[in-house]
Amino acid sequence: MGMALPKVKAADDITPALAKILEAAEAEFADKGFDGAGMKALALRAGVSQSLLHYHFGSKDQLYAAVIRARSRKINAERLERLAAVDLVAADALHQVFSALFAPALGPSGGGRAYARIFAGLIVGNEMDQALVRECYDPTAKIFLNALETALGGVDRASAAQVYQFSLGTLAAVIAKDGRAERLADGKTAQPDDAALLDRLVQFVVGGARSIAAPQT
Amino acid sequence: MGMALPKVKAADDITPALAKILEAAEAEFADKGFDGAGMKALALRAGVSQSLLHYHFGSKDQLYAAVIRARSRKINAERLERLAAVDLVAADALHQVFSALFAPALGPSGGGRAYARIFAGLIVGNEMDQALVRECYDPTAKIFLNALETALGGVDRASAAQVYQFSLGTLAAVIAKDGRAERLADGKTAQPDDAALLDRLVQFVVGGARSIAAPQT
DNA sequence: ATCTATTGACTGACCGATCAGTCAGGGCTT
DNA sequence: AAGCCCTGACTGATCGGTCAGTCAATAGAT
Repeated sequence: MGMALPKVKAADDITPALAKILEAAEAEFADKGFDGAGMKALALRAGVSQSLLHYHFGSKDQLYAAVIRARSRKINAERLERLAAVDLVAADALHQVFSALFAPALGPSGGGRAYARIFAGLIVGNEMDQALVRECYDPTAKIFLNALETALGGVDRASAAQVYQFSLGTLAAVIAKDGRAERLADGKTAQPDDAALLDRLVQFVVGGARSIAAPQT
Repeated sequence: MGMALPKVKAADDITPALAKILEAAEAEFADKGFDGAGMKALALRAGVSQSLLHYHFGSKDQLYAAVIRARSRKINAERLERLAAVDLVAADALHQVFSALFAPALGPSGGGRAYARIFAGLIVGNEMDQALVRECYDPTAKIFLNALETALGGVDRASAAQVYQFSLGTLAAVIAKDGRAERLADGKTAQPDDAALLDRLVQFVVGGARSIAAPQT
């Protein structure tokens, strides 16, 4: 009767134990950072032995890379799915493109903190994080860059890339959620819920992007 | 005769040894982060014994705090000096305010990397960094927030604080200097020198700030 | 002026704890 | 019996921090 369960050993298929490790590792790395996280504490969190981590992933570096890759796959998939639904000739095309770029990183899933962590690594020039960004995020970034060029209407690619860079920095500040804005505003909060905050964020970067694309002397 | 050299022992006067330690510590923390930096490596870098670090600063935490405080004093002084020279009723008041805010953090002094490091700590929610930001950067931030409210023309304080938060995130992306924008643009670089890059950054956040202050439906 | 006492800057040796990583072997399924 | 998952016990290295003690300079007393 043929092969009912081919048992394909896909590159990214995950046993329950592997998933539990990756989940715990993402939380641990997000909490303490790469250097601050400990393999022992991480194993305890996952409910497995420390040796199992090395058995499956070989080293701390490789485990970290696996965490980033898993998270980036989810974020990129959602980003591209949203981008595909954008009408690039609509009046609010720019808003839609940025929404597609930002929303998946702000989602209720714990992904935001892990995303913030690698972004922070980028800011401080961490080589490992830079290599992972090149591998995991650059391809999708280039696709968004194309959409950005179109939505901005014929701006040169270097400027579009700069706008992209600026926008991601703004996103990082929002992900922080450190309550500083509320503190500086003496307790007054500008945006109660996350959806409204996302709108504000998009509004800001759209304004910034347009001022780059069409500079008034 | 008389006192030729009063030898005032000011609160923050620093002996050559202390200055050497702080300098080496800032470089080490900027390179490796708080957890990644080692007291031994740090002492070697400063050319002193590891014990001396503990003798002067007590602990790694306190040394880190001393580094952040020293850097923030320089940055805040330059920021306030530039802000004082801004004409808040001029047409380009907003540009000037943001320039005063950004330029000191992008200066040729190595301060940018140390500044980026604490900003990264903010993004990932590090408690020690958050406390230091509250202590060292919030007072100056409030002053800039007042200037921002004026220059933006009657926007509510919560929104101004949000604009401030967004803008600092954009600054962080620029400080990164990771070459990603150039990479995504296939090697084409948008801004050759730092001054032009600062202009672009200011242009972006001014555009964003205005779109928040005066939203078009 | 000279001896003594005290202090501050500084170091080498050392501490327990923790680090990432290794390895031989025990189940458990096929 | 063969192969994969998984673990406990372990290693050398490194971690931040402590401690006794050296050395030079200053202060006070005679």
